[in-house]
Amino acid sequence: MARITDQNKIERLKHSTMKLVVEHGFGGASAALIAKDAKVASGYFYLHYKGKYEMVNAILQEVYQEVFEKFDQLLSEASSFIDTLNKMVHHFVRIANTEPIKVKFLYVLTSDYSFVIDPQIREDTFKFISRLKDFGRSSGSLDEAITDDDLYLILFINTIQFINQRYKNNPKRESISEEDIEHMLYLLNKFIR
Amino acid sequence: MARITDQNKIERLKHSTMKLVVEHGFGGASAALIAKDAKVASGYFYLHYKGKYEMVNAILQEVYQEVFEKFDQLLSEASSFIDTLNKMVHHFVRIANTEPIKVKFLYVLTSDYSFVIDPQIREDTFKFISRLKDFGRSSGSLDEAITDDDLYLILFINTIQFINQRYKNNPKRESISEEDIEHMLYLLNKFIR
DNA sequence: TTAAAATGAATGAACATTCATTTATTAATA
DNA sequence: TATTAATAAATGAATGTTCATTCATTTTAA
Repeated sequence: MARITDQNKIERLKHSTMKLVVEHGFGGASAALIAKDAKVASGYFYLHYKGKYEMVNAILQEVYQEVFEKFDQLLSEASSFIDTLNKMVHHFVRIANTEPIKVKFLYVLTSDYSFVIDPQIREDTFKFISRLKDFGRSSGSLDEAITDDDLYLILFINTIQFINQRYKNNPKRESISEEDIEHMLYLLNKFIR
Repeated sequence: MARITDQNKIERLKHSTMKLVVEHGFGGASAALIAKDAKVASGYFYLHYKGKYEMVNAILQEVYQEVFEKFDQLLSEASSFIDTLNKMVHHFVRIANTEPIKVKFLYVLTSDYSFVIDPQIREDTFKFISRLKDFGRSSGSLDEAITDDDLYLILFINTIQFINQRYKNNPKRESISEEDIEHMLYLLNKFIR
């Protein structure tokens, strides 16, 4: 046998990728800059990924998975629809406060025509949204007029946009407060009625 | 005297810039590709702008101006707050249906950390938002808990996101229907209460 | 010892930007 | 009216840089 892949190196690579995609956009984040930032050889990531596009999509998949795994869990052990939404938003904000780069990364990539999100990710997301909608409907807590797309937009996109608006308004201290969460939930509750 | 600047050439350049920023993101839209797409010499836009960043910001300013000039007008001759919002959304959709590239361009650039929107544009936008909020408040049509940031997010960002979600779901026929508008307004009305 | 991990120099393509040259237009002149 | 001079618009070849990607070589740990 021989050496084992240095996982720390992979982690550095992932973090630098997110950082540079946020700072320069998907198209502006070059392999050279990412490698330099991660303190890794310039050709390093080709050993693990076919190219920049695949790497970014793999990282995105992990971030999505992290988010939706918890969401799935919250939904399966849910008491009420409203309570589930509350917990989802709290979870999202927790990620935002511990690893803001992840939420910025989602923000940048979800509003990009040049970057096509893996169809599997999209499918999983909308499967979840559909389950959530059914739960809301069956418990009479969700306005019948609200579609899957609406729910995705309001719950997922809006939350990402809200958090990033806070980041942009307040580049110094990036933490999202409990008051902010309350406010987000207040707005969210109006929507679902 | 000599030649006059060919305005058609400038228009082609602007259109190609929007198109390529949408297709490849701000960082991925190269000067070479833009010039080629516009059928203009590679060094052409340096005669009119200092560089890509300035050019994109100038075009963005024009798009914003077009939107907010109409919004200003609607607000100054407004009958009711709700009616004004309706007309604003209709105007936005009209732009989306005649020149979808403009709304896609806004979509791409408003969710980008690499591209810093001119402070003047931001200031003008929030001046307008503030006026609109005052109108809503004074006529008792706007929830007191809604801040300027909320209104910006809900009215402006949400509308852009909604329209682009339609584009992405339906890449063939890109038109936003009257039903879509009704639905958007339905959701909007819930927000402002 | 050995085999996989990791490196980084090397490649050619694409990049942003410059500017000497060419082209088109108008006003002055014949 | 036809010709020419003047001048600004527009071009695109040329520059040096950075890009994505490859792979022969070196490093490291089992």
